[in-house]
Amino acid sequence: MSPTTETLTAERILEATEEVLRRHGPAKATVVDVARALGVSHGSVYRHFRTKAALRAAVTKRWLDRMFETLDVITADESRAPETRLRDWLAALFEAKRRKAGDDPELFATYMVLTRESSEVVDEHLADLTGQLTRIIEAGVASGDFAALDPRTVAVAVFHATGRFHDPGYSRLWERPGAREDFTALVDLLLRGLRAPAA
Amino acid sequence: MSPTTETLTAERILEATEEVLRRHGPAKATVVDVARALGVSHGSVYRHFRTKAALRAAVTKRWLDRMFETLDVITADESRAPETRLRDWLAALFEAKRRKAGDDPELFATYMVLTRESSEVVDEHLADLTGQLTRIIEAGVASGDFAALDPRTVAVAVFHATGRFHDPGYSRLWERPGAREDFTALVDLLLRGLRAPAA
DNA sequence: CAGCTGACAGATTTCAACATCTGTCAGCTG
DNA sequence: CAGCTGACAGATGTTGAAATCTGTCAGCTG
Repeated sequence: MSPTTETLTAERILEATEEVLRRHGPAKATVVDVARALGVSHGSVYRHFRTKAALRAAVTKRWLDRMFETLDVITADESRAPETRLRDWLAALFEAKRRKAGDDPELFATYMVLTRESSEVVDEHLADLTGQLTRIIEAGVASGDFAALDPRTVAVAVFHATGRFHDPGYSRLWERPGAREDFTALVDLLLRGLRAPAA
Repeated sequence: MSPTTETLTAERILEATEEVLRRHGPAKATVVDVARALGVSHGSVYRHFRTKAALRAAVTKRWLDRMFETLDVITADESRAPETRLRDWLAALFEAKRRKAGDDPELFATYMVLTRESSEVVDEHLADLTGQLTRIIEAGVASGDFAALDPRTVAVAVFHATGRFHDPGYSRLWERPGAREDFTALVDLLLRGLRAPAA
């Protein structure tokens, strides 16, 4: 590694910040640490990000965007039945959050800090996710698989209903024994509610 | 008031503790404060409650039991349709928690402390509530209004699904503009899922 | 002269001495 | 002698001074 040879870009700063966060956690990670990791003065970091909060938000945004991409693959696969897509989408969301919480506890903690600050980045992420849900439900309404309810309203309701399995505040419950069964039971009930009355 | 004339009972200690908690909040309230309020030494309080945590738990239990009683009236009213009872029960739960969070912020904060400690008192409370839900759903299954699903499983699913509207972790969202509509949309969806397919 | 540096003011965090609290218990009191 | 007291040890919380951090900016450098 030759950190001082390349020009300092926002991208390189984000990379370094993620590393520092992973090592120290959101409570201990400082802008000075990030600058040290890059071999520059902390003033240079402030040239690319106006505040520490903005830097933290940018790291989290990247991290959430990667999750969004994963789920978008399921959302966009119009070859499969809406019901299957919805099931898979919810399961993938649960699984993704669960893995993040386990594999990257410090970055996950950063995300939780942002959630509590009710940051714009998290609000956007949640809007993006309900947007994907809305698309799947629209497809189901169009195909006649789902009842003719307002897709956006139902999407929000489904998202709220499954909060226990994607909201970071519940992360400590995700590794408990019955979690998977509870999740399935809940999704089954929601799908019963979504399905159109017998053809 | 003549606090030193009556004998010291668990009940009187709980009363005083509730008052101290209301005034100082869970972070500042001490056993010494409670003893002072009663005009006794703190050693006497330990005669009735083995630890501070036990005292806090007992106060919260009383508080939660009152909520349980309120909801039990709805649960037990077998003259009304299961669907109506379920709607009213969920609305009453939401309303009760919302009022507690607003009117008694310090006692509510105490309850949140216990929730985070995942205390036995809270676990019991949650079990009691899902028990009530189970009874209502059993009634609905028996009357043919609800589909023949396992009542306990469905009760747990409904309880999890509505967490956003009764879990203290979400209390800061309960006074937001759209909360009531979001709640109604969610309950509507759940009831669609519960209803038996057309007679 | 664009981009970086490093000194700086004010905000925040750390740390250690000090104060208060929790939980126990021997002995006092009614 | 049942029930209460108050002194006590160890745990926890408070406080304020010192250290560190955030965010700015005048000036250096390639």
